[in-house]
Amino acid sequence: MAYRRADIVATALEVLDSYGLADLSMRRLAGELGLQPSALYHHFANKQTLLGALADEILRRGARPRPDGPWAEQVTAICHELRDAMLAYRDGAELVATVHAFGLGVAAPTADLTAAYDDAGLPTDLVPVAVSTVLHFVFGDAIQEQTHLQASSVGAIADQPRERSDFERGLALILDGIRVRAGEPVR
Amino acid sequence: MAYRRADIVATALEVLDSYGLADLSMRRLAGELGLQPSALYHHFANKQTLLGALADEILRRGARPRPDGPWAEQVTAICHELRDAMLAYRDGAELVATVHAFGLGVAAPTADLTAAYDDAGLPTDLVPVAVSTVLHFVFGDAIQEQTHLQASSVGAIADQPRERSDFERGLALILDGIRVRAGEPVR
DNA sequence: ACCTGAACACCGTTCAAGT
DNA sequence: ACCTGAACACCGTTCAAGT
Repeated sequence: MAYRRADIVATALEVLDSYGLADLSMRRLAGELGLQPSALYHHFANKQTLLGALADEILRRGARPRPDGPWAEQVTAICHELRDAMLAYRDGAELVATVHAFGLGVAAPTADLTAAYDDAGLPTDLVPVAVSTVLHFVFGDAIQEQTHLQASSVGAIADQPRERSDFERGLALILDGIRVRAGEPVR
Repeated sequence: MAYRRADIVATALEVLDSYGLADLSMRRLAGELGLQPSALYHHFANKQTLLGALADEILRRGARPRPDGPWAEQVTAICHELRDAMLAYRDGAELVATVHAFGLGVAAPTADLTAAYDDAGLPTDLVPVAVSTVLHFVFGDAIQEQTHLQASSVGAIADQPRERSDFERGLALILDGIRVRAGEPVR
């Protein structure tokens, strides 16, 4: 039944949030479920696939209703939603970014961003570039944020306290660049 | 002697380039050097530190003389150098990005980018944001590029062949955004 | 369909002991 | 200073066998 698979994903997310990505092993997860490690392979082909399902679930749980408006507001809303969804779980950003690099997940944000840029009147061949650029930024920023959160919670490094508005400002920078290409006024 | 440490780094880079980051284990590296795994811990505190040294060496080997010119050309040159350095080794981008997320390495590009932006007449509080934004983009783009190279060399996925000029175009987008903030004309 | 038990081929790291 | 040998506490994955 499909509910077994959902149980595994839910428990895996608990392990992730409590112990971190490094400690999320197939053996540990199986133990938490009261199963032998080999039983997991009846539901997922391998660990990578399981991590893909975790990433999808993290994004699904972070989904928010999206008010409509001009393309730049759409893009901003999508990026905030994606970022907040990843930050809601320990090592969530690293997990989602890794899974994405592997070719899985992040289909929904990609489709949503593409639709928003299509409304901006960008040259069509620039749309994929704009999508990638903004996704790289969101991932990079979220990973950095999450690494610092953890490092400081462990009592390690204490370099710059990191402006909490850096995300907004970096995103605004990129959006200005896109406005230039879209032929919109920027100042 | 310091030359032993350099030998280990050099051999580790060979292993990385031949077998990839996943197969670069302390045990395998020791085997390649004709040593017991425990011997490596006389030269590096742990694997993370060793990976940090690898990242530094990859960037060092990719260093190029930098012609001077306006800040945007400086930034473009630094980004190309960083990208090319990472792409020169298998999984180089993933390695450098991971090490950076952990708080090690990438000090040189960060300092160089900061210096370039200081010349741009950006508000000083925007300089770190501009540095982070462009670094996130370069890492994200390089990881994506390298993942696709490998996936296609293994004969896997064949989605969009990926424009080889996407890097230039994404970078140009971000630079336009920075120009807006620097009060420079963009069109 | 779902799971157990056992095995295979690995990991990073520590530490006493050797030279 | 640099290394060996042995151990500790783990990994992901496969596969025959059970219900």
